[in-house]
Amino acid sequence: MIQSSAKNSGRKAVLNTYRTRSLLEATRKVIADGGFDAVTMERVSAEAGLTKGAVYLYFPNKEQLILAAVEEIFSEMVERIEAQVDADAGPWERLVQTLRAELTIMEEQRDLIRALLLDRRLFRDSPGGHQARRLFKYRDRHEERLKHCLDEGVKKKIFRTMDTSQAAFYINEMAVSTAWRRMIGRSAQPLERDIEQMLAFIHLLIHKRARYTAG
Amino acid sequence: MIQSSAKNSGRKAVLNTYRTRSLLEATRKVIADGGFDAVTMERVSAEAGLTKGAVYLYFPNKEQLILAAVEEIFSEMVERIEAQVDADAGPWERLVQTLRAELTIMEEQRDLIRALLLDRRLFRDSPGGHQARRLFKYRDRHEERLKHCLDEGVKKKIFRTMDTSQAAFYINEMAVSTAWRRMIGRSAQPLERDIEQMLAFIHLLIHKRARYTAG
Amino acid sequence: MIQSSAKNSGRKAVLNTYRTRSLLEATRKVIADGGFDAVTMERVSAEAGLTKGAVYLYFPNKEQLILAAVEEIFSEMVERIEAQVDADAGPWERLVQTLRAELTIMEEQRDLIRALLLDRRLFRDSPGGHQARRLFKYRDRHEERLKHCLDEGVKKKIFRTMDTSQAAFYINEMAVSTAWRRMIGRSAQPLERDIEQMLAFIHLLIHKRARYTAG
Amino acid sequence: MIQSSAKNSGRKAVLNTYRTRSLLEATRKVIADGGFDAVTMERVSAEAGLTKGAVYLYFPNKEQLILAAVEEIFSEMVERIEAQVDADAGPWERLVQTLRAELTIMEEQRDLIRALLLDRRLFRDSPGGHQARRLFKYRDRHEERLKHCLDEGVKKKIFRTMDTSQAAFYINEMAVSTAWRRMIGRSAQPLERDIEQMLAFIHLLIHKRARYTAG
DNA sequence: TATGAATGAGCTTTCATTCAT
DNA sequence: TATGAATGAAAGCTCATTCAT
Repeated sequence: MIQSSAKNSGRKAVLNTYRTRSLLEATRKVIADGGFDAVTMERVSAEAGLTKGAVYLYFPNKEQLILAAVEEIFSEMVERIEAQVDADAGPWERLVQTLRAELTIMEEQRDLIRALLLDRRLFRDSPGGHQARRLFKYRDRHEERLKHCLDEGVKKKIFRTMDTSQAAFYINEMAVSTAWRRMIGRSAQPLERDIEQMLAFIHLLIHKRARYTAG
Repeated sequence: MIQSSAKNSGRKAVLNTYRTRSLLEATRKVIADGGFDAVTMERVSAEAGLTKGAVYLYFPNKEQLILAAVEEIFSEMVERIEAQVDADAGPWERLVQTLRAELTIMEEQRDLIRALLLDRRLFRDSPGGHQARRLFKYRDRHEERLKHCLDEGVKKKIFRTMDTSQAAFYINEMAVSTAWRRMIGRSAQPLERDIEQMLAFIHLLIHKRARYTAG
Repeated sequence: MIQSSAKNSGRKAVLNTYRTRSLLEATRKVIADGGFDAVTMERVSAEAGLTKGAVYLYFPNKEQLILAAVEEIFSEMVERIEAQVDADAGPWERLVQTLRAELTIMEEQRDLIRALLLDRRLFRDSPGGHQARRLFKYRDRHEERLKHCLDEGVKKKIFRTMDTSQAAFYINEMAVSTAWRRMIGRSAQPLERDIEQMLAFIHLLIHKRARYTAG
Repeated sequence: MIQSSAKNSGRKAVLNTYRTRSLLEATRKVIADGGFDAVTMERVSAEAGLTKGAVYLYFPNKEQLILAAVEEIFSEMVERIEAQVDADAGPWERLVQTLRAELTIMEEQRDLIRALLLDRRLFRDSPGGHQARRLFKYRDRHEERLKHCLDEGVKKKIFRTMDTSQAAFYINEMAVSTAWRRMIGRSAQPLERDIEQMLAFIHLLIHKRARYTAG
């Protein structure tokens, strides 16, 4: 009896999770397809196979729906990037792995990322800034990772002395810029070449002497 | 009669120009005030002292109005930047002057630029890409300037050998990133410090040896 | 030329007034027909021969539309009542004329008044109380009139000494109650009889001695 | 088996009653809190510790739920009023006790009564008038009580000769008006003073001669 | 008996665009 | 050239009610 009851609430929880996931997925699809302005309760719900009203059973309003979807995107990205980095590798190698993963993953979800890069209004310093702060968390965590590599490299005298916090910011921005250039159709090269060129610049920026060689 | 007609068309042309300018100015103000979503024909026309309907005499639709306004912003920015660069100075100095001007001018129109950085949908690779292409023109011209400096520096053996086209892109992106970071409230320092730090990084990136010293 | 221009703006003003009136009329009709909950922008606009959107050219929102309509009803009622009172008559006669007018006019717009009596939420002491206050103005003015009669009667020693302010309130409430009873179908008598009976009570309440005789 | 079944249905009946009471209580609370418009199945059921769907096991629809809740309010009020009247007292005293109780009880449930006075749509002469009739029952019973007092007073030659039915109606309306005035914030005095002033008027209205003195 | 997910109809409001004047 | 009234197509959100479990 207890089991069946547990099963029951289990089923419900599962359904709930499924619907929530389903809606987030749908939202992502719509964002990728037409940007944030295309996100209509109508469209999202249709995409998820529900009616408008049903969405409100899972999210209190459109804003929260979008925020949750975007947060999920970021969180997933950060996790996937971290998963591709070999913790035992040296600082420069880890930096390279991180940036390579970042760009590869962005390329994988081209449309979605393009939409996010084209429309950054979610980062607006809204009143209270709750929303923006929630999203910056992921960026901060990512930059922190980069900073760790830099700090270690500096300590090991492989990298120059520098303000590693600033450097991490600029390095990440270079990665984002590289993606951005591709997304808006301003780079005809294969991703790999873009990555190599970017890494060459970053190498110049931080390394003490050695010339950069692909790898 | 002919004279009067000429006069008339002269007057008309003047009036036409005046109205157009007026509308673009108004559009800018509205964008600065509330971003692109705040741009309604109602608000713009009111700000310009006209009525909604009249806007359609000068622009075929909202999209073109916004595009023209943004184009004007960019064109003006590029011109103002160029005006602040001493053509006789050395390549590094010209680079510094350019970037300093870029960031200072952006800071001057903080609200407007924040809106443009938050919402870059105009750069979407629209069908035909007409729109985006019109805007890229200014960016390209600006990057071209940066590239000239770099090329000259390379030729004079002051700068390292490098893909100056790529470098110009990244350097400009670093400037934009610096502005962006300020606009979303992620930098508490005075602009001047942000500029100095950025220049230090760029110096590392391109110079052959000499350590960078502020100036 | 000036004339034609004057005519033009005149025409526009006239049209504006006409539409506004038209919408208020429509709102009244809908209220009379189905109470405040029946007031839908859709229904009102259709009744006025317009589309939903057009209503917003004349009223900023539904609340203001309703408020304006109700205010108009009250203002009109007060005016019409006052128009039916002979300023030269004695205080009791004026009182009688006032109450008779009040009830007759209410009866004339039976459905409308019923809706107002059934749903008095507009008088809710809303935050700020702006709305309620606007409406109480008319009631206050009406009670003031009644009070004047009472004061004069007291002064002339026709009426008893009393708190005339309170009395005015209760007397008006008796009139409203009389109407209310009719509207909810709890009085089968002709209006005239209801009025007479009410007046008899009021006579008892305020007169010094003389028995009341219909008049 | 039979016993257990009996027990079961006993339990069931008890549970049923409990749930019903619970829901009515919840409905009252919600009405008091935000008026009839605040009554949503969601809110009521949550307040009663149930889910939306369950409400339909005890009431066929929202209308009946509200009607039952309001009926209960009225029934309770009438009972409580009657409980506070000394059956052996004289007619005037009983009248005074009745009205005093009425107003005191209304004041006790200020929020609830305000909601009922602001929104009397339940008394609408609905098709068939079933609903209204159910509610009028309580009012009629209350007025009947008042009428009894009046009849007795007339018989004992303490009160004037009058249409006691009408008088009962008006007297009750005066009580309601007094409460109403307080609820919409148009009386700053303590309840006791309002009651005294009202009683003074009623005294004038019905008594043969004696001046009214508080009591 | 009880749940709560889902529906579907309805509501207010906004706005680009058109067009008679 | 200029007006501004009008349209019409959305969009976000709410809620009574139903129904499979």
